[in-house]
Formats: sequence, C-alpha cells, structure tokens
Amino acid sequence: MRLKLPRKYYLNEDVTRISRDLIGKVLVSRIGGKLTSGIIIETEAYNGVNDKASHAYGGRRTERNKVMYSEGGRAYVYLCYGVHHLFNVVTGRKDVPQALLIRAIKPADGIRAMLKRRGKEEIFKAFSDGPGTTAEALGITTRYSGEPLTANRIWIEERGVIIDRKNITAGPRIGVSYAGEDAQLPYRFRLNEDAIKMLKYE
DNA sequence: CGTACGATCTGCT
DNA sequence: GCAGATCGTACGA
Repeated sequence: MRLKLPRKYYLNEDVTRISRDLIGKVLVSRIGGKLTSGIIIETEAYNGVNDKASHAYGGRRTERNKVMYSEGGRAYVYLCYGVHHLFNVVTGRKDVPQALLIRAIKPADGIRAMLKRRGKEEIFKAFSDGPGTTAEALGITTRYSGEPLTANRIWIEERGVIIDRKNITAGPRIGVSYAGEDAQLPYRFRLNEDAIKMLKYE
C-alpha cells in the first residue's frame, strides 16, 4: 500500500492531531534524481498566532514565514542558525498559520543517497536524529519552501505502518525556551525507541 | 543600514 | 558538557 496523502489531509484544523498522526507515515523526496524517504518518528507542532514558539506568533507575517498563512499542504523550509534547513508541513485553513516540524525519520528508500548527502559512510545513531540532519538527508533546502506536498518533489505517504498510539510520547518542544510558558506545551511527539527499532513497512 | 540571534549539529574536553 | 560555526532574517534606527 502506497497512498500519497491528499490535499484534504492537511486541512485538519488541529495541528497537534496531525503531528501525532504523521508518526509512522513516510516522508518522500525526489530531488536531484534520487528518490529518498524515511518513516517519520518525531514531529513538533507550532500552533498559530497564540503560540509564542511559532514564527507566526502575534500574527507575524514576513517574507520568510508567509507560506505558513497559506492553506495546509505545503512545505515551509527555513534556515536555522545559518546552517540547517528545517522542513515543516503547513496545515489547516488559509490565514491560520499552523505548521509542524519534522524532527526525525528512520531511513527507508535511497539510504546510500542520503548518507552521501550527509557526508557519512554508514548509518550511525544520529543519522537523522534532529530536524537539520533530516532535511539534509532528504535533500530539502529553503528553495523548496512553498512547494505543494501534493506534487512530485516532496510528499508524505501512507504505507500501512502500524503504530500503537501508546508508543508515542508527547513532551515539550526542543530549543524554544524563549517562548515562556508555551515552551512547556506537550507539542513534541516522538515514537519510543523500542517501537522505532521494530518499525516495518511494505 | 546595522546588528543580534536562532524550532541545530558537531567535535573536542 | 559546552562552545563555535555560520548567515539569512527580523527589527529597530
């Protein structure tokens, strides 16, 4: 079973719900002639204008983050620390700036290509354990910000991976201490380590 | 126009 | 455990 998630999937108005639901889905890129993918194992939700950790907090709308205000189903990619390209999925209604950060994947297709992009010889523990390395492995850069996830460059598939919801832990987001009380919100979703090891897909 | 800094990663101690 | 890398972006002057 390989079903590209349709436009409608991204229109749900609860970004935390989509963030949790995307655990076990497969993020795919066809970039530079290579098909690469991985099972999503960690996400973070950024919930609209009232979330102090969000780039759209207080209605901030800039050249960088304007894609957050589009209808769900597009990529929002931005440069972090001048070094890392972080890949986000825009969700929800137009003019409601919700997005979720893909923080980690378990490699699936095109592993050699991903290792090459990462400048690594073989898989090690931190292969894609973090949002910067995940985007790098998939070849995703800021030039793909705004890209529709219904096209054939970057998309997400359902592949029938079975996820037991009790193996998903929700906790505070990483690196958002500047967000005051919102830094404590349980908007980070991660599949437990033993469940990651057991992951299988068709 | 100038400046401070970040939804991070790595390597060295 | 911690500092350095590295630069586009945001925001104030």
